[in-house]
Amino acid sequence: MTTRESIIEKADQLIRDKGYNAFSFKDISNDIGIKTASIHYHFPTKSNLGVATIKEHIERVEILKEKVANESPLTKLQAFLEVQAKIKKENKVCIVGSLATDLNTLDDSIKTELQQFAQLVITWLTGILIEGKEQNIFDFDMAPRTKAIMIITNMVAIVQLSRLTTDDDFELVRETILTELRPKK
Amino acid sequence: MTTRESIIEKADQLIRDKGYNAFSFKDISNDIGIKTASIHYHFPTKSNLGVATIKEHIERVEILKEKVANESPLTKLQAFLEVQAKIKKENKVCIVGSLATDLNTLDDSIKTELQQFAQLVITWLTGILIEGKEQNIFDFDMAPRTKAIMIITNMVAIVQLSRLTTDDDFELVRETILTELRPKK
DNA sequence: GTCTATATTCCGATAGAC
DNA sequence: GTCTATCGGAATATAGAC
Repeated sequence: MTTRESIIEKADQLIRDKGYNAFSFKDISNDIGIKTASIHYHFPTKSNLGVATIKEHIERVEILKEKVANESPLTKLQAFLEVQAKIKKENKVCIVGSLATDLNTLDDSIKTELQQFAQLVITWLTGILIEGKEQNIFDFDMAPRTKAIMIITNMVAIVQLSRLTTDDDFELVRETILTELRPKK
Repeated sequence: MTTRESIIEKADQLIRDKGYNAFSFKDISNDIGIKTASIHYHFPTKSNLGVATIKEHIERVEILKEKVANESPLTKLQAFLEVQAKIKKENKVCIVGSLATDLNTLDDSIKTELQQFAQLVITWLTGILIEGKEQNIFDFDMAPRTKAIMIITNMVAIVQLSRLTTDDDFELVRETILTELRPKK
């Protein structure tokens, strides 16, 4: 992994662990053994690093989409939910939730990139739901995009809320989402 | 309104607008015309102010609970949803979401208070749902607390996510929640 | 590319006058 | 209760040596 990649990875972890305004170049410096001035060589400003971190998420989703492209809608949905499960396992939150709560402190460049990431995820899940309904694997009444929004909001917030209740609430929500989509006999 | 109350109100707005780690005593100082040293007289530390802000939310929910105690479950639910609608109108986020994403940077005193607030809200909504189901005003299959978690996560995250998509998505989610609870004929 | 050194600004917090 | 003044520390960012 290049230094640049290490910086992005650490920034991502810090943003989703503590929040954008609570992490510093010094945190990254301590963790990966490089001085803060060297981080500025790769990313002149903190905003540059923020944008690069979101771009990394976009790329990862694109790769995951590609990877499951030929699988069943249920497998695709499970792959989607598994991303959040991994986040929960690390007791972090997703990048959308973390940055959305700090949105009014962020540069426009970060806002724009984050909007594109959110759009990508919504569109992907909407497609999965449409495909699943056509194949009678999923059953739901509302518009596919609406259902996608309902599921995404469940997942974005449960990683946050279960920090305050119990970790078990994450699995409760994941199972409920799957149960609700299952066709009634 | 006392100075102490003004400080709490402004802190609440700042936390839900920009996030806990992005607001400073100077922000409050500028907004309400009092020096930062004077804020420290009322709240020795930032954590003290954070705890007081959450306590204010707890009190407000208790008052709202009392106010609608004799209304129908549907009215109670609408009162609950209206709180979030007001948050959305101001383009802010709820205190639970805002502080949950910053949780690993907060003092234990704030964490504990926030946990109690989250518990209060979950318990309140669960009670509303139980009452509504008994009266055949609401229909849902899962456990009442689970349904409450599903609704709360929808609301907590849509005020965040609709900052990135469109404000209309808030009403979409609110209407969907109500539609889904309506008994099928 | 990475370093040392430093500029600049802002933060939470405290001492002490009024 | 509110003020002025200040401390100690941490943040982002830059200049310039290697």
